[in-house]
Amino acid sequence: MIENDSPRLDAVFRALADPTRRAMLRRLAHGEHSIGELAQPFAMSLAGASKHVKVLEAAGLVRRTVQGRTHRCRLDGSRLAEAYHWLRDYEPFWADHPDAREGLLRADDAAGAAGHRHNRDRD
Amino acid sequence: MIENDSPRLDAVFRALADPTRRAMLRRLAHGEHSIGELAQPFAMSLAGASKHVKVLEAAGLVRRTVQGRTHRCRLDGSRLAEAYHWLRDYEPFWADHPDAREGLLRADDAAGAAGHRHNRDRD
DNA sequence: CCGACAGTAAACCATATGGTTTAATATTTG
DNA sequence: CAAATATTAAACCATATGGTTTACTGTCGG
Repeated sequence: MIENDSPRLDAVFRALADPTRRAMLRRLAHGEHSIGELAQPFAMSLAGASKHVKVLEAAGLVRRTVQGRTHRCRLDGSRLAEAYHWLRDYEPFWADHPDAREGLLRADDAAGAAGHRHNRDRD
Repeated sequence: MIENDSPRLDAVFRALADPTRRAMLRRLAHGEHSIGELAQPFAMSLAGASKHVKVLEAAGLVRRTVQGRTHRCRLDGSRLAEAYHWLRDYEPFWADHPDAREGLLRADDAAGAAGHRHNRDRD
């Protein structure tokens, strides 16, 4: 159950709010990469890139294993899933179903109202 | 086609990275609200809440119509959809399909490789 | 017209963020 | 061992962020 007031969501969305970090994630979707490899495409010092990776890691989006002097980073999708699921509850607000808004996201007000479509757990 | 290097995505994710703003969005999912109504649940000055709404508005998540002295805010889902679609490309990284990672998000490297499942437009 | 009300603007403050440069720490290699 | 490599740490800087308080603007009700 994803709380709306969740430091985890804070960290994930904050981490995603930077184009450099999104590009790094995208790169990591192709496979593991070292810090230097991640830094290479950007006009940025290695230290700067290292800080970006640390933000991604702190948000739980990237995990790192140290192999000798290089750090291999890989994407961890679970936190992305939480963000995705949080957003999914708003789907009626962009989908073709203008009436589907009706009563959506009300699972918490009327907590007992089971059987609702879309009554997922997150918030 | 959602670019990875997109100021819009920056603004949306940044706007979502705050629990107060997420709670406001949630509230707006139940219907339109004035600034004062949005501010009320929080231990925060009206001016503070007003600034949060402005951030949401700047990100395109909220639209406002002035009615006399009150401002009625309503949720606009289209920008949320962009964030959602951006995240969706990473679905293989949290879904049960550990092998579905293979070749995913490669639509751009091999631009001509059509027929790929999951070869959506965003980036 | 006058006061209450809804909201913004502006100035201010503390802290966070994104970036740099210059060390410092490990590790690999000659 | 010494030099090169990969990365972090630390100090620093400019700007952004989240919040306040104190005006100020505009509208509604008498």
